[in-house]
Amino acid sequence: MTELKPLSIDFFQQPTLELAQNLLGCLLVKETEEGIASGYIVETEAYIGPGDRASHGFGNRRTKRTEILFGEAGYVYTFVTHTHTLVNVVSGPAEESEGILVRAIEPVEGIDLMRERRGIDNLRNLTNGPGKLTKALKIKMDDYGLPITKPPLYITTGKIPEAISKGPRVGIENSGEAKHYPWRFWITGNPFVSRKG
DNA sequence: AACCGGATATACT
DNA sequence: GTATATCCGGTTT
Repeated sequence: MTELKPLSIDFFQQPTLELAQNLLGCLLVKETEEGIASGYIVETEAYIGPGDRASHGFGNRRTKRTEILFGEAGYVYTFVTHTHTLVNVVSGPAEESEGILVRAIEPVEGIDLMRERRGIDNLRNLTNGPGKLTKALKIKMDDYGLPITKPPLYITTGKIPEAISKGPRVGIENSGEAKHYPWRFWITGNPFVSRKG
């Protein structure tokens, strides 16, 4: 095993659409008292505030909830929808609401812990969706606003994807034109993406 | 394919 | 205060 260090803050300062693709293959790590759980990021989506009706920061709407999106790149934006927590990485410069949703990971470390947290055995179903991976890694609203560059929640280099696919984002039916933007990226053929691509 | 759960935030009155 | 919407997932038809 090579020693893995968190990516530094400047990695997150590249343009959002590039960062969304460059995060594919990186390792997302969550440390807890129960142990470490991690996985390669295999699917992401970009949300670019001002002109993106699917983004919580659409039209530069700045609220308590979205405040972190307007901050500097490299911080964690968590929110809850229905019964699930979703995790984003803030990107773009300060004062601009841009972020990247982590939609799926490929389990690497702490797989038994993930199985326990998810209450299932099937490896393929542990982390192949944005609400699933947060439960497997125990990412919650507690993590809102943390830097993504140091424990307990951070991203390291991982493997280099062989090929990247892209397409429209998922679950944003009510977002006008924005629903067609090809801002979802995934590692081609990876079995842990949330939907086949 | 439908539907419903149940956290959080924001919009409406 | 009440109503409505949501970057979802599991269960039921």
